Amino acid sequence: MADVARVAGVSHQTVSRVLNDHLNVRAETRARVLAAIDQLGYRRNFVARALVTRHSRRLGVVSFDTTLYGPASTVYSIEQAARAAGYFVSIVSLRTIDRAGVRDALDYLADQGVDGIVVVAPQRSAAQALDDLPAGMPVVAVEGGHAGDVSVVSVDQVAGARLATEHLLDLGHDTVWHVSGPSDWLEAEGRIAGWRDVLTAAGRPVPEPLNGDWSPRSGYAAGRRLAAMAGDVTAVFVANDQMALGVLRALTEEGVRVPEQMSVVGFDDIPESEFFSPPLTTVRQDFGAVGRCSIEVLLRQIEADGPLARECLVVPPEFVARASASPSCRPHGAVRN
Amino acid sequence: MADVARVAGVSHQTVSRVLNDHLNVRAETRARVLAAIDQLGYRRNFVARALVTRHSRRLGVVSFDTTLYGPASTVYSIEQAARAAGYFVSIVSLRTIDRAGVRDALDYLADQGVDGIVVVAPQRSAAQALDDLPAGMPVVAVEGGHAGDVSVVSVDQVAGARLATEHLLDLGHDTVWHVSGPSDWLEAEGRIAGWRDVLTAAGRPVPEPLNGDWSPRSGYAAGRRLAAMAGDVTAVFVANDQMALGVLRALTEEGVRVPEQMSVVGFDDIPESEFFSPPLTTVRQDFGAVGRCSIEVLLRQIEADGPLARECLVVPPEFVARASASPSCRPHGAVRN
DNA sequence: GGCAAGACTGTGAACGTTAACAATGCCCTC
DNA sequence: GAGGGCATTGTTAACGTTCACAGTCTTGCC
Repeated sequence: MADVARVAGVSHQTVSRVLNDHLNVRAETRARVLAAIDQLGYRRNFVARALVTRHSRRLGVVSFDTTLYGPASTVYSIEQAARAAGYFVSIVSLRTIDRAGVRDALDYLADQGVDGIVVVAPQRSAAQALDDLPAGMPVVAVEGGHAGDVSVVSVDQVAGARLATEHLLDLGHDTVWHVSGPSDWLEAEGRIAGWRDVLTAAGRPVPEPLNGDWSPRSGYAAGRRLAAMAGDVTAVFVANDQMALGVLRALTEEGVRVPEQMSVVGFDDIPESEFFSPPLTTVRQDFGAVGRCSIEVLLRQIEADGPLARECLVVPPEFVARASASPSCRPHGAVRN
Repeated sequence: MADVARVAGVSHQTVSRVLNDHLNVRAETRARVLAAIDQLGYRRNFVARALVTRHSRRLGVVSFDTTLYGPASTVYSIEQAARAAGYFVSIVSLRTIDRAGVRDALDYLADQGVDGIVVVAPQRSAAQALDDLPAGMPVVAVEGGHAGDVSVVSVDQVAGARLATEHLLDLGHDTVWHVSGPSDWLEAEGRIAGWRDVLTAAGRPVPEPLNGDWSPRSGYAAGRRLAAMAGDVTAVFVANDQMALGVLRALTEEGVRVPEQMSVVGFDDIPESEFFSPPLTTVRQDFGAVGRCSIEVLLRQIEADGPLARECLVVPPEFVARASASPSCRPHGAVRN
């Protein structure tokens, strides 16, 4: 910068002013400075800038297993939205989720000087870690439950599960079974709640959920158990599309036809779902909207530069009807008599 | 830091020495400093540190559509390896890939002061952008072709395609059709090359590849065309698992049984593949190894602090036999007579 | 007891930028 | 034509570290 100043015949401060679009720089001076910058190939040093302004224009993202479609999509849209707003994104992907791990990640990022943090915290234990935050650090939780005083952006899991369950009941099924996600996950919990609510409100029996861990393999295991009950079970709501794939596979292997003998509904709408056999009826989550909203909320907090009222944004899910769910083959009410 | 020094009754420099594990600090002094740090909750400022040392301990990653399984897994393992080595990772995900976009991303990251950059550049156009790098910036390309003088880490696509094609020939198929990835992608190109090599070497006819774009939808379109040729076509090598899913779907719809009437082999081994109907025979890419290797190479460059000989690491792929490929239903050579 | 060597600690100046304030020159008004 | 105000520029001091060097204190040896 000193070199630029010398070449342009001005002071370093004037160069700084040109760079920051300050008022009150004569057009001719500005041109001379810009020419010098161009000539010397000067690039301003963000680190020095961050030191004095106390703003790094970088955000942190803490996430869990960004290999999964949901977190990957969320992180992707967060990054896009952040960059569009002129911020960079530093990512910490946690292999295992526990309170200490999340807290460490938050501390690391705070040390690194990020201006704010988005925590993709879909587990109860991760959400708890938000109680002990680095002081004064703007934070937004994604899918993070509604405890504490951290702003939260999330998809309405309960509403999504309702859509799925209601659809199956509307098709004339007597009740709906459920293959759930791991119990520590808030999303799994929300989907169970929505499913249970609808069954209870309709006065239907509520079967014991089959536990899965989001993986196709666990869905496969659940599917085998369901296949053994084919005839008694005519409809299943599976907590995500990957497990639904495993369920479909197990049913196919056991000769249970979908949807004729058993209807299956998933959750997420991953790009593959449309091409399962049969194409999967599911509930779409708008991860793009979640990412964009979380950045909006976070930037508001950063720019306010002081504590702000906590915000809770909820993104509605969308039902996607395909071929894996059809009317019950039995007249309604014929079962369990 | 000045506060800590005051509380501990030493100079700021001694505090710095304690923080950096310098020799020649008396045990008692060190204890006093540590106590003061603890008492004040002092945290060292990475930005100031970066300014004077000229090392941010941050790496940049440029990638394309981190929603796809391959890039997502690669970026994940890069992040893990980097953090294990004490580095943070800033990510730039590109929506569209072109030379200018990659160059801009590299410039942004360089401005931001990263110590090195990993470019996940599976397209020809992205690889070309590596010709005009920010001067003196250590860079490693992942899946980036072997031009220029940038170090490259990649999975051996040609070998993987060979494994797939040879397997199908070994099963007695007369020839193997191919559903390819988008033409700009180096991976797509490598898979075509391996496939073509094996067919040519075996003296088999080389059918025109069907073009896809990695998506299940494009695989579905290709699958319908293949189904129309069932009888003539008995074996297909599909350039990734997602497209293979689309192919399977189309074949199922058209009543073509897999593998009895047509064998299908994919590429990638995504977690879902094992649960397709039928479970997909495929070629596994070890994305974890790719990520780890790329960080190793990059850190070597950074620590050498000067130009280093270019390295080209190749990670071998692994064949995974499942149920979607089986011996030809026709005696070998019975076709095209 | 003096002296050299090594252990330990402190002082001042960087690093490259922005903030705060001061200084200059010009125009306009009275 | 003197003075107030504004536009433009320069000067100095931060920001929070580490580096280079200069001390001071101990220890051991002659």
